[in-house]
Amino acid sequence: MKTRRHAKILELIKEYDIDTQDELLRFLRESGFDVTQATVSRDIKELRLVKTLSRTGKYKYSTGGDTGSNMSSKFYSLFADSVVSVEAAQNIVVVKSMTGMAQAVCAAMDAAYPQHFVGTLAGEYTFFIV
Amino acid sequence: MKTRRHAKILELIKEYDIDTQDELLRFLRESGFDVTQATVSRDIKELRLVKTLSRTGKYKYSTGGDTGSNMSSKFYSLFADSVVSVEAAQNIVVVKSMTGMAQAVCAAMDAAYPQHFVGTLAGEYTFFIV
DNA sequence: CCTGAATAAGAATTCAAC
DNA sequence: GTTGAATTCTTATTCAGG
Repeated sequence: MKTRRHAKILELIKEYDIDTQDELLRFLRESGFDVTQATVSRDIKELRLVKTLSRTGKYKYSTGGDTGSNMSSKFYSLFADSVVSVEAAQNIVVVKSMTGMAQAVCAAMDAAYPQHFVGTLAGEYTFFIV
Repeated sequence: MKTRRHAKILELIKEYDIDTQDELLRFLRESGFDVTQATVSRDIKELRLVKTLSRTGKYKYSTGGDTGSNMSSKFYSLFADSVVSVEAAQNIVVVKSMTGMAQAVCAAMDAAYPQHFVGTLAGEYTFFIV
């Protein structure tokens, strides 16, 4: 259950500006995780989350380090440089990258086109790694 | 005076493992900055410091920039929790994730199994996103 | 503005229990 | 190994005052 909760926490702090453990706790409970603040505190420690300042000057839990936009631009240029071709047929998108770049491309797609990469399609997603 | 104090704080947290504002306060006083915890709290906010985990598993104040190990653990637990199935046939590996998790899974695979994900196969890599 | 004193608010840990 | 209840510890803020 713990891993599942951890995943949910990461989801939640990504989606909302959560500035206290109690607030996170409330969201977790809405999601069916019936735990207490003590557990949330431990989860935060294990996930190495930090309380930073959001752009509005409010505190907010987030994953450490990168501000995202930083990452995003970094990978964006990587993406542009390492993709060989992009093709679409029906509901399938095929992205070919240069050797050794697949991992970076994957992250780049997330950074550059999150809505296409994961957000807008229905059903399961499948990765084929050939 | 505030600027000097800020500079000193950055120096101190770089040099020592400081895990509470009170401890930082003590160091500051030794350095001739006679302030209180309230001020330290404000300084930390202005400097955007965060309380992270040091390598020893203790909390520690530090400047934001973490590198990857953070990402890695973040995605690792996500991976563990959002993958529905993993199958292998011939030279094809199929990873199915829960809806909305594909992006995270992708990064998790990089974090957890970089060698399988990108490093060991020859030729081009192809992502199919269905 | 910047700060301290006091307080409220928040978070980590202890102690048991499972 | 994981958790909750209660506690202690820590930190943010309020409310003056400089």
